[in-house]
Amino acid sequence: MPPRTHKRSPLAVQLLLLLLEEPMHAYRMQQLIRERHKDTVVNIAQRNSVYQTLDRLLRDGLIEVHETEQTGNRPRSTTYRITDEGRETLLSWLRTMLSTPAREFPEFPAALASLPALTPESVRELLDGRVAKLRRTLARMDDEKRLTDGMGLHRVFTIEDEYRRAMVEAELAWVMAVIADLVEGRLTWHR
Amino acid sequence: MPPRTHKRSPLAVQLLLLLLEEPMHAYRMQQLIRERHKDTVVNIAQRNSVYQTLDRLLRDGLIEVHETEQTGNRPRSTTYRITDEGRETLLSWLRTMLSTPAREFPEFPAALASLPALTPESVRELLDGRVAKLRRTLARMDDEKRLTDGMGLHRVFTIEDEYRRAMVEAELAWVMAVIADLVEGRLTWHR
DNA sequence: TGCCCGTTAGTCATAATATGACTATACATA
DNA sequence: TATGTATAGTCATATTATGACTAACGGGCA
Repeated sequence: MPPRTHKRSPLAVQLLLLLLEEPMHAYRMQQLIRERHKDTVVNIAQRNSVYQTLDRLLRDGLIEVHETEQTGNRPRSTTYRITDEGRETLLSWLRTMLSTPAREFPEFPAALASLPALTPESVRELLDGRVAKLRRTLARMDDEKRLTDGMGLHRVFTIEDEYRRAMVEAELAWVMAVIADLVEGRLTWHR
Repeated sequence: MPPRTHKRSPLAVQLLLLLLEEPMHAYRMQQLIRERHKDTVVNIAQRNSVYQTLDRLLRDGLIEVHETEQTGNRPRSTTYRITDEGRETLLSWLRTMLSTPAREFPEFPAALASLPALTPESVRELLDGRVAKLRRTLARMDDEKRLTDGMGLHRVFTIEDEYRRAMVEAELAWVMAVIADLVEGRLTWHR
């Protein structure tokens, strides 16, 4: 018996959000996600997940088939439409996602918990590499921002980029502080 | 054909790390993860994942069976041991996890990308709730730290907590700034 | 003394997500 | 005319998440 509360995921939210605008088919959703740079917040690198997630939303009644078109002789494409339950579920998901920090398990803290398995010297080198990559990420984000600013896009449509930038910056500052501790011997260990 | 490079995950890393100390069985790994508070960086709430991940590590030759004991008439338990390939793989995983930021997809940025579907007023209320929870999280983390400090545990064994605290603090500051923008009308939209 | 409950130790089954390989049409262009 | 690229999607497998279930042991209490 599947749980009454449908499972939420970043991708499911994004798909419902697009269908809130108008009915569309899977491939178009991928296009829009990429065009609007939302592929930084939902994973569509593996585009199959889009089809799988749509299947699930359909099965759970959050979306329904709008029509199945066959333009000319091109591969048939199914357009979907959001249902009332889908609308309600989306809003309920958004409310908890905004108000309640989720328990997530990113890689970096797990790696930090493993420092004793490495030497302080090698950790220092590895973190140097991370600092360089974080700096490049910040530069890329700033370039992007200059572009979207130039297009006059309203801030609310890129607010998640501001958040991600703040997090990258905080991580960078933290890593640099740890490197300083390593260099000056305030943090060390054997093995 | 499975890819040559075994798939890494926070849990797999943590399990190999424990087996680096000494051979042990699945349940003991869970106990140690909880005792050492590493259940903040790896997900063992669903303890079945431990068995599934061990199966995978075994199949991939990163660990091997040490012995199968049957103390008295209690349920048999299999103790595992890390292999040389496991040791190498662990170190290789840690190197990339420390030096290279991963592309991950947490919930909050995905929710932020959906703000246009809500009203500025409701967003403000929801983010107020988040601020309260983030504050409580910080307080809990600080309590924990006082405890471990009192136990004289070396800093390298809790460094991941420092990182997580820094991230929570950065998120809190960012959310509060956004709330201020909402309140003072610097960020608004229709619908 | 007998029973229940928590701890120890793990299995079975299903859902969801990640990942890669594959099919097939239409259109542009070298 | 051949070839690549964009469109639109399916099939298959691996991994992770989640919940239900089995079973033995030891301690406490009615």
